[in-house]
Amino acid sequence: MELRQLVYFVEVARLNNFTKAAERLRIAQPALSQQIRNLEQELGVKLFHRTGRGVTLTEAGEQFLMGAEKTLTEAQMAKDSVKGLINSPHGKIVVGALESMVQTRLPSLLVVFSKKYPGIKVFIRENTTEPLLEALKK
Amino acid sequence: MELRQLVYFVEVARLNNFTKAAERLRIAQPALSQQIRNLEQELGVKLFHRTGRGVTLTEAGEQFLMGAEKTLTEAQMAKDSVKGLINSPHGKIVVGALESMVQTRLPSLLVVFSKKYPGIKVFIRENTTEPLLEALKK
DNA sequence: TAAAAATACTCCATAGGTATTTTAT
DNA sequence: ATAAAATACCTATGGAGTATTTTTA
Repeated sequence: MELRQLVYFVEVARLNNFTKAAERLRIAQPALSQQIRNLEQELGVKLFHRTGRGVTLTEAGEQFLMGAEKTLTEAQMAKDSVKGLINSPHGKIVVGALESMVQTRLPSLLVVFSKKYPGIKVFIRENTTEPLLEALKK
Repeated sequence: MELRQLVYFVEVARLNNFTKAAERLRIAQPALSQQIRNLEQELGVKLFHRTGRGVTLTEAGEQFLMGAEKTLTEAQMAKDSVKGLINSPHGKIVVGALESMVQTRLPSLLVVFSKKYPGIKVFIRENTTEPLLEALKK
């Protein structure tokens, strides 16, 4: 069983017609028939009633359709989850700051920043000037 | 992206080693490398750090692993859902019965039956002897 | 230097195409 | 009679194999 077969199956189930589904999928009708046949063989059930004028889902087909759609959704989400990592900045930064800053301007800045970059975790290191400069050098 | 590639990916992620994963998958190591490479290309990210002594998941790899496993689980469930239909009896039956039976022995019998055959829906038609016999003939 | 992944190539299984026949309305 | 699926056969993409080289701990 492959995702390609699930895509094919869902399209046929949607249109109730191999010929039209094959068109939309940009493949030849016999190629589509073949793939559905392979899928039916692997599952051990008929997924469609062949009625001469199109097709209709069997009971097993109805059942499988739900699972097939869910699987495709999961696959798409898995893909998107890594794409998301590429395009949006992410990681962690440590902000060294004096106590005065931490108590005054910093909080509101961090709120704005966190909204703009939800993928970035911000840590605050509060200290005096000298230790902060040392830490920065390291 | 195909389910086969997800299976391969999950196995490599589990063993952190292409060679051992290829063995378990019963394919050659270069074939496995090729498939992972194709997958990485399609996703647009590296899934593994190649460290000379095995491999480790990248951040994107960690992210994708969760989605891949969920997708495979969904696919398996979709398969099982139709297999279930084959082996376990299912459908609906209508039981014609006299009022006396409905009030006495039938309820407890139905409880037992429903537990044994959860896939079968039972309907009761309560009536007198003659109409029930007529309905049965039809 | 040794274990492991990448490369280079070859081969073959199978996805997909074309032409035609069969089927059911 | 006709739209639609199945069948038969062919082609070609790409998955998988073998041999070898490259990499890095």
